[in-house]
Amino acid sequence: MLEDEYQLDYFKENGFVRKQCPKCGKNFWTRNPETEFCGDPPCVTYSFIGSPVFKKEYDISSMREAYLSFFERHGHTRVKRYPVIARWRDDIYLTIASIADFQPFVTSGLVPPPANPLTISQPCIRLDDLDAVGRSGRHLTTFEMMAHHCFNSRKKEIYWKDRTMELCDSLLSELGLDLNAVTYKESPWAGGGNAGPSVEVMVAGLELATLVFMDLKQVKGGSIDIKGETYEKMDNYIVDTGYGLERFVWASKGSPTIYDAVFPKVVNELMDLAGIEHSIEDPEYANIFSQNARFAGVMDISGQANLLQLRKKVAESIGTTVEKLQNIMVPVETVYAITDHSRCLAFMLGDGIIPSNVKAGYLARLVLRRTLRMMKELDLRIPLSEIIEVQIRNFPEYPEFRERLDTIHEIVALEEEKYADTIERGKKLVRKTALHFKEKKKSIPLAELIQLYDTHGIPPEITREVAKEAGVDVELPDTFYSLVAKKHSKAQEEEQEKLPLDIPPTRKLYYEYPEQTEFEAKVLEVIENKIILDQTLFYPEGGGQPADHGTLAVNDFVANVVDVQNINGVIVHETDSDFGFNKGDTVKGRLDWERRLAHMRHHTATHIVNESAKKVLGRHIWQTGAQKSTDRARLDITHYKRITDEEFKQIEMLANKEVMKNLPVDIKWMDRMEAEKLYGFVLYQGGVPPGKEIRILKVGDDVEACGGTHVSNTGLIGPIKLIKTERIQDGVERIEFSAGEAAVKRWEERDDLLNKSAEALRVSPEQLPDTVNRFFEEWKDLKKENERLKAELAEVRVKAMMSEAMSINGLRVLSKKIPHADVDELIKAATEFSKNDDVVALLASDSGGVKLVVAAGERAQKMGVNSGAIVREMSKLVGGGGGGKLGIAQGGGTDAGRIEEALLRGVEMVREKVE
RNA sequence: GGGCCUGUAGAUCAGGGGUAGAUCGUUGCGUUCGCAACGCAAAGGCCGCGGGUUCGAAUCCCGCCGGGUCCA
Repeated sequence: MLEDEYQLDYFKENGFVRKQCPKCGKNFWTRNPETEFCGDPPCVTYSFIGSPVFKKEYDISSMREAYLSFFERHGHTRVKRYPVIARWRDDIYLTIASIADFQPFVTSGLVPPPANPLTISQPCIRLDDLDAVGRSGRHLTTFEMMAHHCFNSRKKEIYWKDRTMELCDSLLSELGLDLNAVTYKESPWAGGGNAGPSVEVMVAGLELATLVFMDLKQVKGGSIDIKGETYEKMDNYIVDTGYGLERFVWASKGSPTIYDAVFPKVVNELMDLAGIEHSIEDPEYANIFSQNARFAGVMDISGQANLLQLRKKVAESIGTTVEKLQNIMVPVETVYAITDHSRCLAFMLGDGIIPSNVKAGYLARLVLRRTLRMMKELDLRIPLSEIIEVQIRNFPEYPEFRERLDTIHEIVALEEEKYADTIERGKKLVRKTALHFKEKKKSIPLAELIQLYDTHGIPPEITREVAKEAGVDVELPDTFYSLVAKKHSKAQEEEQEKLPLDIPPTRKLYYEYPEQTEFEAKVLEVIENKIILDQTLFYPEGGGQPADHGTLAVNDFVANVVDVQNINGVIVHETDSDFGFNKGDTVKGRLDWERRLAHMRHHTATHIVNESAKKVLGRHIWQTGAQKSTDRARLDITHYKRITDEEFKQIEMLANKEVMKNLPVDIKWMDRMEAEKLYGFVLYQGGVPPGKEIRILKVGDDVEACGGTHVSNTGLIGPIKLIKTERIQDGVERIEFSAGEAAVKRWEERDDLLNKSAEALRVSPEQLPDTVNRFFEEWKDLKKENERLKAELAEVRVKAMMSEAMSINGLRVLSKKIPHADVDELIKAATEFSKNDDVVALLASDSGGVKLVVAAGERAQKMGVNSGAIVREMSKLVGGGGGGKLGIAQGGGTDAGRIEEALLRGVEMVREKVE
């Protein structure tokens, strides 16, 4: 379908030929007519290992510099990298490609790019192939995607395919590659709602780069069909290239694995620590790894079965057994993986991800725990944070990470501790589970394994190990993790509300006149009880700020506004009645100003509390959510431990100091790119607003993109009272607070509570803590004293009553009502009686209805006296129920008038049994 | 955002409608010149909090608070 797309002038003018690969059938372009295959594994295997393809060796930073400066020389502007956590996006957590930096607003044409054309080296994280990292020789979780991007529109084209190919050729040639060795493989690309032709740059079996020409967008019923989806041409068309920095370095060195090429220092250091001989200079040793990388390059090694296949092939080729190979490979592969993962963590934590059990934080924890597990396998007894520090010290080009070292150490140490706790707890649980199944002489079933992992986080490998020690087998299939994944059903997507009509965006008077409470407007549309105006003061729900309420009036008709929503720029007012408005009417709107003012106070206060929290707790604090109301607000922030009382007070004090400075609240609209350049992504605390222009709000040191309504000076907020902190998720703290009148009310409520409590105890509020303590202690003492006395009383009663026992067939049977005695007393007395093995005691009391207790001595039990059965029968008579064991039972009911009757029935039952 | 597990003595945990338990630790006594070990004994519990069901709730149900964990 896209065949024409690849017929480039550049190819024709430079003597390229188009060929079809006889193995995979794909088309490719090459300068060398002798080239037979497409150049992509599995059609070919790696040939660069041991024979580098460039004229000299590069390390990461020299290769990066070579690339960026090449494109600078060729008219591109160098752009700073973006964080690995994609804070400007709400659809992905991690930055997975350089183009992700410019989605969605630059690629859609809404916002101009920071430069055009531009070049960048963007660190990316992809966790899709975690299992292959370390083993395949080429997979990494973290890599830098070097790229040049060019954003064209129908009005203005910078350059397109020919120039892109030309640049690629010249870059490779400048690096010293023989251009005959390159094949450009045709490979249509589609992803994330876009598509286009693309070319894979293959050298010596390695895909060095992908050049994507994104010019299609997914449209229902579009004219172009790719893989079952339909697309249309876009007005903007984008050169989206991706050059793998690490692969370029690898190709320049020709080392057996990418890991040895990219971070030789860290690899060697870890090998030493793990006591592994690692000499890639040793030809025999190097051969094993290059064979492994070669074979791994052409096959899918996910899953144990596939891995075993790989091992077999490699073992065959070097003439050894799988077992011997395994012994050599596994520890080295583990070191590779640890090296990779620790670099990944350096980026994650360096860019401010807090490990957690949700969202991006979960991914950080996943990698972190994986790493700890592997370190344990190798018996590496150094803190993980030290390895991460080594990584960070190895990136002089990322000075921002070094500033965060202290926090990173603390976070990782805490995580290590937490994980150790989880495992320790887990092992105990496994032992218990194992014993349970051992008794049944069964192996631990899969369901149990999933349960252990799913709810307690115990990896199945550990379960197996611990169970083995207990002598129990475990069913552990290769596909374990995917089975777990399958168990969790997918969350369904939320559908966005759409307007059926084409209506221009509403003029937002609430931004223009933030202090105004009344306005006039024209009715543009009425849909049942929903009204759309040409302009409005009503703030629609958004940014955690609830919608304004108030009234809309035409002549004498007044309707209450109960909800306001912003649907793609059109403000929709929902009223409590659906008649009285017509298209073209002029309406008078009036805000519920008390409500709005409370919202404004809480909103501005939220910014202040957020900034105060950052100052007190550290710069790793990010807002993950916020909600305001008239009487309180809550702010969710990332933090790796609980906020202490001390910190709580400091945040509160700092926030109030900001209020008392009476700082102006500065609001202005700014160009998005300019604002990002000036302030960075800290702007996006409350989410990412759409559009070219964004509204920037400055309060003291806090700068955020914010669409909410605010007071004009911090002094207008009034007092801020922090109410409490709550840990809503691991790694996320929620701070609740009230501002303005609501804060004063909060204090009053507190005072009331305090005063009422103090009054109840007849003390002053100051004495309350001591007094409460004293009362509690005394209450405990009295309770104990009471227990003791009851026991004593029981003993006395028993002695006094023993003479009243009647004799039934050699048993002493005692039936007695003890007025006002509670259950405890009855039980104590009954137990005392039944210590004599020929005694049966039937006791009753009228406290709180009827209480019954029956106890029988051992000999009585042997003769057939069943306390439980007797109590059940007796209880029925008094309108209740009861039960218990042979020796002791209790019950009760509500009908105190029939106690005597019940006791008689009890005695009768004993008689029936023993006579 | 959606699940699941969990909260009992200072610590680790058992019990899972019918008198709150075990082990370690603590204290006292015995043994010892002293310590360890051992023997005997004791102290130590709002069974997370609040409601509900029940004659009766640590136990069952609901809500809240705390801890853990998996998935997206």
